[in-house]
Amino acid sequence: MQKQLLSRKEKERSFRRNAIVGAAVGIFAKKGYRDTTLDEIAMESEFGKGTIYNYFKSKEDIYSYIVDNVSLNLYEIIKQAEAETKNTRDFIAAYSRLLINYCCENKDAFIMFVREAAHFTTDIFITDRRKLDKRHKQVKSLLVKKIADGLTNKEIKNFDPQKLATVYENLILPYILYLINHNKNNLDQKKETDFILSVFYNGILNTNKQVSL
Amino acid sequence: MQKQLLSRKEKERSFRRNAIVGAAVGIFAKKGYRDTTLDEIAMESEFGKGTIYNYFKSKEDIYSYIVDNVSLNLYEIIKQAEAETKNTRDFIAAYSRLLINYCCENKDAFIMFVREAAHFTTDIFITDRRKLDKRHKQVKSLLVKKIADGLTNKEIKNFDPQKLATVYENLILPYILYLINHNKNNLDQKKETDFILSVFYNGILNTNKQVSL
DNA sequence: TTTGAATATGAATTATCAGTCACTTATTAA
DNA sequence: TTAATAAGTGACTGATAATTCATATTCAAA
Repeated sequence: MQKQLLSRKEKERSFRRNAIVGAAVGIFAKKGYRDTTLDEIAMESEFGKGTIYNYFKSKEDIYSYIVDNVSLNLYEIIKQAEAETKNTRDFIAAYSRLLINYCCENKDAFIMFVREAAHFTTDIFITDRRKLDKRHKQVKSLLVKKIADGLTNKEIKNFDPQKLATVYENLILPYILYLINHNKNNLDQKKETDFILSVFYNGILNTNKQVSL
Repeated sequence: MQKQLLSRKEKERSFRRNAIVGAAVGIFAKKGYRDTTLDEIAMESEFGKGTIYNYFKSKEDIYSYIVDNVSLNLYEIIKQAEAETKNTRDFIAAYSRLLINYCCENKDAFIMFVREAAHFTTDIFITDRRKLDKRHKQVKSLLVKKIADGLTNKEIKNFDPQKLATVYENLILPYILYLINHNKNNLDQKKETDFILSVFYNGILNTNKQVSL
């Protein structure tokens, strides 16, 4: 029974921790780290301010926990896309689909992550940058590798894979952000995935009826 | 002589104002609004803290002034691109070129603008959002109009112009940001413009030697 | 010179919040 | 039932930083 008891306690503890995170993520996403106060998180999560400190050691700790979690999920997503596909084209399609799906399911956390990623090159360190950077490097290098593969077997035009990876990331992530911000509720994930892939693969020029310029 | 005197004074005043802005823009770009202190701006600009308040009514006022200025410049840039070109393809090329050039010349201010733009849909209002939003709408609608034109005369594939405009903005701005952050000094603007346009126009798939998938 | 208007200045004021802790309340094992 | 332990709480504390303002300085005109 000792085991059971501890287990239930732990579940409750974890439940409360999640409640705090759930309240925090919405406020952080809306207002950013600095403009979010612990009083707001306490208010929203319906705990006393002191209680929050029984679950997290600081405001920064809550923030880092969320961003770090997204970063881990994104790594798992690209690994999954790699596992389920053979060629580059399918890989990018699968990755895009999984990414859009995940981000739509975790809007606020994703917004926090993107904002944090925007600081990648500044001097602000809210979260542990080494951990984040390391994980982002893993994601990026897998993306580069798959694009380089596609280049080798002539799937893809002869561009620098590093640059293409950057363009892809800069194309898909802000577009997802835009979608999240503008289509609050009704979002056709498949249609959006197809659209963005079509642009990335084939561009926007009408090659069928090229007008004389 | 009265006229001359006032004029010189005004020039000096404007000169000092610019000195403050010049100091502030670097710090804001590096650390963001909340993490930049007035003491830092005073230190960097070599004015006393009180003096700053003779030129701007608040910290927020300095920040807004800079962001608003970029927003105005971007509007002028797209108007210029429209004026110098006839068809959509040339327009996008000219706009991209002017944009990359401007952003490279005004790195810190551009970084501030992008960060502020990322808040377009949040509740934080550092600058006067109505003014910024209005100007961004003007830029966006001109972009949409030009893309719609290209669609009409079959230059461009049959996609929703609104979406294409969004994709274009989300493609070019983060890429410029990436370039600024990674190529501190030596940046081949022409090469980068060509690259990003090539991807946007033609996509990444190798249509010559399509591999069987 | 003198003078007063404009400008500069940083110490003092004020506001805001993250984090603490003395106390209250809930839980549980005997 | 009770006593000991765990968990919750929000008024308080200390630090930080925006803004003010009384005083000092500069400068042009008389």
